[in-house]
This record gives sequence, C-alpha cells and structure tokens, in this order.
Amino acid sequence: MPTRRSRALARAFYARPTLRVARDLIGMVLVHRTNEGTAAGMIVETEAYIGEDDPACHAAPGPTPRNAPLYGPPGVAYIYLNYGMHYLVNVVTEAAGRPAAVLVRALEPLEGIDLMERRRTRNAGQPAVPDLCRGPGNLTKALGVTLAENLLDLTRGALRIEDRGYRPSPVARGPRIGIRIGVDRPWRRWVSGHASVSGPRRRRSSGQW
DNA sequence: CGTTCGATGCACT
DNA sequence: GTGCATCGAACGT
Repeated sequence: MPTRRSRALARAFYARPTLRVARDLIGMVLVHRTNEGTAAGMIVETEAYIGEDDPACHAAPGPTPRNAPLYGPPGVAYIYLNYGMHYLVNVVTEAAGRPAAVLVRALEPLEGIDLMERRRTRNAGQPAVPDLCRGPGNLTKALGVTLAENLLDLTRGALRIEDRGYRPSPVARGPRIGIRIGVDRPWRRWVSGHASVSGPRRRRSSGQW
C-alpha cells in the first residue's frame, strides 16, 4: 500500500523531455538520509544534458563504462567524479536507450544545516548558510553524496527527490556554465536572484538587473 | 573589485 | 598523455 507520507517524485516525472524535467525540478527537494543524519535542500539551479548529439553530454562519445547510467531507466542517479575531487549528481531522464540527464547545480539548505556545516568545514572557516550547497561540487559534499550513491533509485530510498510544495519564481533560463563546448545551448534553469545559485556573484549595489 | 591558477583522480584516445 | 559539467586561495588593479 503506497504510503501517503512519501512525497518522492514518481518515475513518470523523469520519463519526460529533459528540458521539462530540468524546469520542473526547480523547487523540488533533494534529500539524503545517512546514519549521520538527514540533509535536504530545495533545488534552485539545474542544467540539462541531452543525447549523444550534445557535445557537453557525457553520452557524446557513445556508451562507455562510466556513462552507462545515462542509457538506463529514468529516475536514477548518475554520479561521477569531476576534476579528481568533486562528485556531481545528475538525474537520468527520458527513457532507457535515450541518454539524457539533469545536473543538480545548487540547493537552498532546508534540513540538517549543522550536518552540512560539519561536512563543509575547512581551515579557512565555515561557509555562510546560503553557500553550503551553492555549486554542484559543494552540494554533494554538504549532503554526503559520493560514488556510493551512483545508480540509486531517486523515487525511493536514501537518496530521493520530493515535492514539498515549494514553487519558487521567477525561473530564469540561459546557457550552461562551467563547460567548454556546447555553451550555445540555453539549457540552464535557475531561480532568478536566489542567493544559493552558483556562478559569478551578484553585484551588491551597482547595476546587474 | 577583477583574474589566474593549483589541487587532484580518472575516463578516454 | 589530455582534458575535464569545480572550487577557492592568491594575486593584480
């Protein structure tokens, strides 16, 4: 009997065009439960990576051992190590055999903020709360997500995405950032003006808007 | 304020 | 051997 308590998104949510999933993930909540505790944050920034024709998508070279999750069923986590030190988390979209995913780039911290702070501790001091999950490498560190969570089913289990009714707006769109190729495709989505969105810092008083 | 650059591991050619 | 879907310290202005 399906429990009403579970607000986890169903597989049908992910089995849709990737740009739509990227948009609709804004406002959803990424949750990671570990024996250290639970940490969760609202998704405020995403990017779509779609198919072998997208030069920035990991599926661009065709199937390889690393990108195998992209070719599998939707609603599954695809996690990989980037620059030798940061784990990045994607959600697989569309359908098996059609490699595509959405990269989760930033969260607004909601739950387990003290746990996030412990995980993010460094010698030069604690990041401010809005910065704890600002950036794709930072959010996995704050949530304790590693390669061990690769291929986990996001519709149930320890790593999941839930709908808790948040509907932040407005949602902006623009080119993906941090990549060398495929920058022409405006496949990034983010909550306009949100403090936890990555990329260049917003101006204080002068200009920008 | 801005830009540059080193860290660090591995998938892929 | 090359090049990253990054981060933040260090340095220049």
